Amino acid sequence: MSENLIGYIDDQGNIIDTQSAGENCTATPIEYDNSEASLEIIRHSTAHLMAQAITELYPNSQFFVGPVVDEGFYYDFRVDEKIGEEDLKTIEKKMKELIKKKYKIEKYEMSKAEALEKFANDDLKQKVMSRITDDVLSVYKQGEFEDLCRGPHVPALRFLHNFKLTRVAGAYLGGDENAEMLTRIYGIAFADKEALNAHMLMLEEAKKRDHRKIGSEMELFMFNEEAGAGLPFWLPKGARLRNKLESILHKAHRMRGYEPVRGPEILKSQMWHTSGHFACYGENMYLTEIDGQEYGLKPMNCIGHIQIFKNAGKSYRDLPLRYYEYGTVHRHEKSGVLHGLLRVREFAQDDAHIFCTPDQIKSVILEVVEFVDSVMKLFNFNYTMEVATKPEKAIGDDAVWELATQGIKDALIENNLPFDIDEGGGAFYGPKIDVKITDALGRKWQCGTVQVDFNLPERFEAEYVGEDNERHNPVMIHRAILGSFERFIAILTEHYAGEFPFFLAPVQVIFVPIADTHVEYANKLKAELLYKDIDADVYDKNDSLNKRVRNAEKQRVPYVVIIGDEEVANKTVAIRDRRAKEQYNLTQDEFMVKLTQQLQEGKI
RNA sequence: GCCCAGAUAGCUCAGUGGCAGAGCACUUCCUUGGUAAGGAAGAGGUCGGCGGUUCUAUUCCGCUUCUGGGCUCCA
Repeated sequence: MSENLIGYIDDQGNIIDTQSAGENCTATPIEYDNSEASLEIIRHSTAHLMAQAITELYPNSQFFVGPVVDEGFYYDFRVDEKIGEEDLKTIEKKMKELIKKKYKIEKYEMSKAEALEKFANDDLKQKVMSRITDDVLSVYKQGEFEDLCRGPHVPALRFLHNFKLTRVAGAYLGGDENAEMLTRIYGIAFADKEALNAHMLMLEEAKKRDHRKIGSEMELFMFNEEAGAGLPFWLPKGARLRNKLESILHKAHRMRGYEPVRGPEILKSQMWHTSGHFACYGENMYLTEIDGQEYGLKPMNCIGHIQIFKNAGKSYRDLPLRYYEYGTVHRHEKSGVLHGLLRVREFAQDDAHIFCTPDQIKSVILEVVEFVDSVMKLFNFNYTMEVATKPEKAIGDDAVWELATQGIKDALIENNLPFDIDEGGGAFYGPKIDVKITDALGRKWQCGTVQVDFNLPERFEAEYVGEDNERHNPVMIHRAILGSFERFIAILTEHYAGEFPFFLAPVQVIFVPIADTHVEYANKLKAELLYKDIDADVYDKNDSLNKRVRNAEKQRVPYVVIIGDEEVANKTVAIRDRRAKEQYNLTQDEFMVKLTQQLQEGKI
């Protein structure tokens, strides 16, 4: 038996540890390394080692579950003492002490009845066992420490070296927010120090890209305690960026046959009763009273668009009719989930509603999917699609739901577009396609969504006159591509680490005049650029040239342009190209042509 | 909402039961410099807010607001 053997993996991908395998196991051996199977065993054992250390440090602690997760492992437990970040080091130290004792990890089995008896005075273990259907349970033992566990584990503690406890948090027992809150400690483990270090480095890189950090460095947005949580303020640089994104999309919508519209921010509550928002979404709505009438701040834009649709009689010849709005909505998100621009209480959706006939659904979905694809390509995002079906809280007949869900699936299948299913994840008024994008660090985000709705048009009696001269309810397709400007800009910021493509950068060009005598020429160039929709600033503060170049670079400006005697005399510019990381000179005209061309890259 | 940790100058952060600190940013002056920090001086704070303990609270205690890490992943 190899020194490095820690388990086996069978044809079905089941991991069998050495304690369970017996003498003549024929499954494929798992060596101690950074393979997926190996890491699963190592991390699970590290979770146990952590539990053992916690037991020694806090003798009255009781353990719930300690699984391996995408980002390492965790253990949930109940403990009288408060455990903070500081205590993680102490626990790590205790873990290292335990390793030195060279315990083997041993396994034994017992019947469920015996186990219930053995852990009779441990209510958390009782809860764990109540969820297990097997008749025979196993216990793993290392030194004095024993834990009910199905494995798999490494053969001995000597395999555990390269781990790090990363954070401590509260977690509801079983994820139920009405249940007791346990303490959870997260950790990560690898087979060697290099992999651990690489992982820690990746976490640091993610931290450097954090949109909250870059957002404040680049002066994109801010929050204000007195104004309230989750209510972002856009600073000039952030507003420039956002305006650029909005303009790109305005044109993209108009080119695809959408009409701009705009509904009110606040509507009488009766509207929300009719729509079903009150019943299905009421707890997230902000309400107020005006002249004895209750009003609700809109959490979605659909109601407004339906009223606009109903404003004048519609014919089947008008369909599909596409309305879009950068609709500002308010949603009462729980205070604990607010997170920078990623989760806020006021945000603007790039929202559109397409009214169509049932037999247009498929083509409308496909045209929206094409739109999504163009936007994702513009920002170099990979993405996947997920079809979400009827949730528990929903309005409308099952038959209608079935029809709409099948319509979505058919459209995707017929065009060979791959998708996953999210059972029960739909909106309360209809099934949907969710678009999940993958950013530069491989993280996934949900942004765009396409929802088919047979319910709201009927509830609001939105109608069109068909070819048969009869009145019909249109089908309504709700869709957003970015999702919201707030979230999407947060993701873009992290995706690009603040190095936005030229067509989005809040400052696209910054002129650095060497001396006062060069400011006039710089201002003239700046005005010309602004006229061409290119944001330029002149940086003529009384600082050294070096310092101004440094500050401009730190602001991640794509083009830093130095203007001195030579440039003024020859009508040229000396460019420091941050994205291409090179320096070169161009004539004034060449420069204008280059930038104008580059602006075209932002067209879709 | 719940658990844990925080909140000190515009920003990043030291510090203390008894005069409030640094660097950067800001203002003024000198410097007019050819590609990542030139020099000097100055100004800037109800130590998040309210209440309590105390001769004295930014510091200790309570509440509150805001921020951060978490709250699907099943022995």
